[in-house]
Amino acid sequence: MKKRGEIMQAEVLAILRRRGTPMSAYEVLGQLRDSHPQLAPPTIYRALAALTERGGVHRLESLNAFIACKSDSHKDASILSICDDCGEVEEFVSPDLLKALSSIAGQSGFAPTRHVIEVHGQCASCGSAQDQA
Amino acid sequence: MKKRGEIMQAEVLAILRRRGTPMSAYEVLGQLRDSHPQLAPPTIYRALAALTERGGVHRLESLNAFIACKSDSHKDASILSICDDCGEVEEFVSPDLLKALSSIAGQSGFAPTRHVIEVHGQCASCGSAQDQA
DNA sequence: CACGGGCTTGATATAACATAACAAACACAC
DNA sequence: GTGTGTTTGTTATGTTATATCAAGCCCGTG
Ligand SMILES: [Zn+2]
Ligand SMILES: [Zn+2]
Ligand SMILES: [Zn+2]
Ligand SMILES: [Zn+2]
Repeated sequence: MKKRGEIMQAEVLAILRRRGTPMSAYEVLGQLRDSHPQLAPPTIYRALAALTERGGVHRLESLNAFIACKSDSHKDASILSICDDCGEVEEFVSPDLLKALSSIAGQSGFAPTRHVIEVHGQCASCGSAQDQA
Repeated sequence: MKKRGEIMQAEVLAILRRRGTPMSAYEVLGQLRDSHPQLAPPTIYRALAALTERGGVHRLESLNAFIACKSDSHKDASILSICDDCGEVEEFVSPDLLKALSSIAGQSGFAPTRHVIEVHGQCASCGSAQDQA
């Protein structure tokens, strides 16, 4: 088979890209039910897992949510800044920081395989909006 | 009032410390039901929230689990390494890395308030155990 | 082409994680 | 001791995620 799954992944990715900000799996599911009323959670989770593995989508561990990659397929783990006011997410890549992090964790012989780096706070536009208030 | 909540927090902390590895809120609940059979989820979540805020407990965002702080109340966010084989967690503090991270995220005016840094992989002892296999 | 083994996908059900909302208990001021 | 605000307990429900099995497809064999 295989075809059906790829179509689903493409649809999920399109929805996440249209949105731009984080979506829960169930929000994606809600969107897709317009066109596929029978859709069940495992289908979405499978599509998200495949996309996440491949790098087209990132999972925000601290939000239990997903977002389309903004920089179109990088190799390294990304650094995600998350505005707690408006939900905007920015993505950064820093091999240096990743190396520093691996070396800290590696002090005691730990072998890293996956890095989760998420920074919560307030984005520039929410910050300036607040200044005016 | 206030008293009962503090007792609950102390019991939760004691359970987490005894275990040493990550526990879900419901695992803690299960333990506590031995002595307090009526206990409901919100009680545990309140105790965990208070402990987390105060720094005695850290939440592992990528596991939806909690662990007692190993280094007894530091101010900065910690770096947590998580062995995906045995569940062992180590905790590191690195103001330098935090500063680097804040400066990366701050490039576009973002103001960080909370850092989530979790590294998954294999700990030293699981790594050497695998070598022998 | 019919069949069967091995895989991918779909559907049902349920498990795991978390919080909203309200009721009861308590503390403290008066 | 009564009123008032706060903390805790309880019930119910909402949200996130996965186990499990059934159905469909692919493809090689005869
Ligand atoms: Zn990316
Ligand atoms: Zn914002
Ligand atoms: Zn700590
Ligand atoms: Zn290990």
